[in-house]
Amino acid sequence: MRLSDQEYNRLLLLKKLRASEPVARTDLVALTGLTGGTITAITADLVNRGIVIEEKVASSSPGRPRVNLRINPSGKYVIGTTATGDGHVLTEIVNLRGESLGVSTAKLRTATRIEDLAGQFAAALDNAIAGWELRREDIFRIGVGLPGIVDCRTGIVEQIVTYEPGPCDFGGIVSRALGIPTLVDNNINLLARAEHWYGAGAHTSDFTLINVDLAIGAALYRGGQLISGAHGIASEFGHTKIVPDIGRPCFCGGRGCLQAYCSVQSIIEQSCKRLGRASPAYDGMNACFDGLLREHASGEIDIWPVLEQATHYLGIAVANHVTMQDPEAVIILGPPVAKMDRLRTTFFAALEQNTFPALRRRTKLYFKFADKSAYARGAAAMVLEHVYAAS
Amino acid sequence: MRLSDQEYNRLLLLKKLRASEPVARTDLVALTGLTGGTITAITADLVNRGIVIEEKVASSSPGRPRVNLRINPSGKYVIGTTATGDGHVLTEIVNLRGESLGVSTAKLRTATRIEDLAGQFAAALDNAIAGWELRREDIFRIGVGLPGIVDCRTGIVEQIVTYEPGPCDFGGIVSRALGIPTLVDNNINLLARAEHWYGAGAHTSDFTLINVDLAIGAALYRGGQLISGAHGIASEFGHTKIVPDIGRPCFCGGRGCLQAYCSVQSIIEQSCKRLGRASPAYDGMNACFDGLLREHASGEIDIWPVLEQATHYLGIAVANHVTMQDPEAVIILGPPVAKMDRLRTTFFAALEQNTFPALRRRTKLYFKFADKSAYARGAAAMVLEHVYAAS
DNA sequence: ACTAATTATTTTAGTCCCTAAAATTTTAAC
DNA sequence: GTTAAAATTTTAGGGACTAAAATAATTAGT
Repeated sequence: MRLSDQEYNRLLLLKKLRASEPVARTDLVALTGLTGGTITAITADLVNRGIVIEEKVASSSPGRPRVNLRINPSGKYVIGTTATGDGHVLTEIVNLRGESLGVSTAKLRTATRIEDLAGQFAAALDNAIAGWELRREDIFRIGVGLPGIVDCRTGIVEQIVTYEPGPCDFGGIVSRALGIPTLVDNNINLLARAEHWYGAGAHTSDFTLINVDLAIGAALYRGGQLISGAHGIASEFGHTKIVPDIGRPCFCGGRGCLQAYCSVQSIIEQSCKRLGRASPAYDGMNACFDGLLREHASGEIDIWPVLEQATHYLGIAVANHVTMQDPEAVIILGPPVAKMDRLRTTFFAALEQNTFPALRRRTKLYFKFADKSAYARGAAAMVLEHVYAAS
Repeated sequence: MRLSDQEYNRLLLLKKLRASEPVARTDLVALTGLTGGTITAITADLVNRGIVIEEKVASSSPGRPRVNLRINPSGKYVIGTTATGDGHVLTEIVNLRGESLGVSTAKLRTATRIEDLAGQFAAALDNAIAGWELRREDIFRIGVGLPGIVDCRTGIVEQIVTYEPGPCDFGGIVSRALGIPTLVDNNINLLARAEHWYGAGAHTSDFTLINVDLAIGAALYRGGQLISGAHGIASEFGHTKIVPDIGRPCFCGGRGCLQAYCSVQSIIEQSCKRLGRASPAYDGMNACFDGLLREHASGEIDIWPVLEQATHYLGIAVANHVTMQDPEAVIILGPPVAKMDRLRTTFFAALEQNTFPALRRRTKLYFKFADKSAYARGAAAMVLEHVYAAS
């Protein structure tokens, strides 16, 4: 849905405020292009709602002193919750500035129905809230991130891998169970929202986020809005084919998916095969990967060929994306590439060689380590975006 | 630039009017969701400007008869002009309904400066106008399509292959030479605009257009607006890598570009090599291709392997695009795939096999033959879009 | 021919959200 | 205290929309 001019302006103001806080109304005039009167009206509403607080500033120059505005760090808490790759629910409480105030983890029972998963989320949330000794009223919103196809406007989940297909009113189930308004989105979208609102590239409104974890996911911000495609299917970057026809088979049934070379799971599988070891069970993946990297670093084993091939293909895939889409920036989250200089070299060589010449070196690239709190920050970002947004 | 609510509503109304013409104001109320008063105001302006005309309808039912509205078929002419792949300027006059009223072609001299090219365009336009015995006042706008990097808001050209890099105020040069306001855009963007305003998928506002010609180009409509990337570089679909590292070399300097397999030029080169013939000169390409297809159809030669490989890779590239972007529709223009059933089968097999399962068969696909008038229709579409649009 | 019914369009009054500019507030410096 | 300066708020006004009343233009019935 298109935002009305009013919604657009309010969201613009909130984003500028968040990105430059603490900031006075005068600055917001310059930052947003709106006039003082409008700033007064919109900020009055935000202060009223408790989303923004005023903060007196001691002034040293003549003139009425500025009143700084900040996102309220204590009044409105958001609980962000996600399913991790290895079968846990990660629950974290943050304020609207994205600062963590507590974390809690619970194990997920295997289930086949999404409704059941929603129930487990509700239980985990209930426990976490009890553990933090919070009253329901202190919690402004709950934000859930799921590895599947979600309509973030309705909170309805269409599909999650290994579960029976939906639709399932996930948001409704959690919300009713706890009596707290709940928003739901794809988990990679949450990471992108976190970057957009709280990241170093906070000023970027046209970027692609790529998350390299056990699986590979991507999300697209364009014109300051998350886009999710005609069928709501978040960009399945990991299943674009990088070695068509003859490549490694992927669990999606295809061959030569980027995922099959470059996801942490695939790197583990390839490494284990190379070393003649058995692949670990699903919930031992993360530990196994850390172990492999340690052994590799100490020289006990050599998995350079696997890491380099993964990185090389990631570079090509990003090059293809840049060539087709010309985003302002690409943010890559995940351990393998970010960690080692040698892999960075490999990545940039592949990127440069395979990007359309006119676009080479023009796209901004950021590497970041994965950070578990990012999901909760993304939840807070989603809440802020929903203060006004139509979508 | 974001459209204001007003611009958005006016453009919405114009698009709905165009897509359903002839149409009465009452229908526009339903089509746009605006109220009658607003429709009256906006259409009054359009009629005033001569873009829309009223048309009495004899009614057979009780009640005040509806007054149909149409895009003016005769008052406002647009000249669309493009450089064809084989070194000609194609100039065509159309009305705002996209109907052709005359065509003219001129040969281009080789040049190295874009300013020189602009001069040749101006001369060709001047000749064409004289030939059609038109007065300058009859021509509403000129629309130019160029195979390069163009900022359609300013008419400034940054880059055209084989020419010295810009910037060059192409629009300004043509406009001053002829005394007629001139808009400039990338030529594939014009094809996309033509589809959006006049195509069978006219109701689609989120689609990708892929043009398979001597070269391969693409354009992206999202949310009813053409998007052109952070650096204005129209989607270089043809230079995404389909056989990375080991594929055929491409003129861009890379290897394994889709272009190197699937563009008409590459199909010719591969076919000639296979047949032990010499490749034709650049301006004989189109004729050569027609010849090859004829010989192939009659059984004199067999270029199935080349055609099938090209089609197979096109299918994979489209699958990757769909997997990453989830567009509502993909429109493919160009002779090879569209023409032969056997190739369609090949294409759909590759598409289906390489699309992320949840997206299979959900994206609408249209094949169309290339049509030279499409550029001029695109020019008319650009003019309509600029009646209100900020970009 | 006249009236009633019906439908399309236009007009009117009012609202919302913005801008521009004047007014007010609050401070430092003298 | 008074003045100058800067930040913020208030006020007046405008543009574009909506809702609803008014008007226009027709057919059908008598």
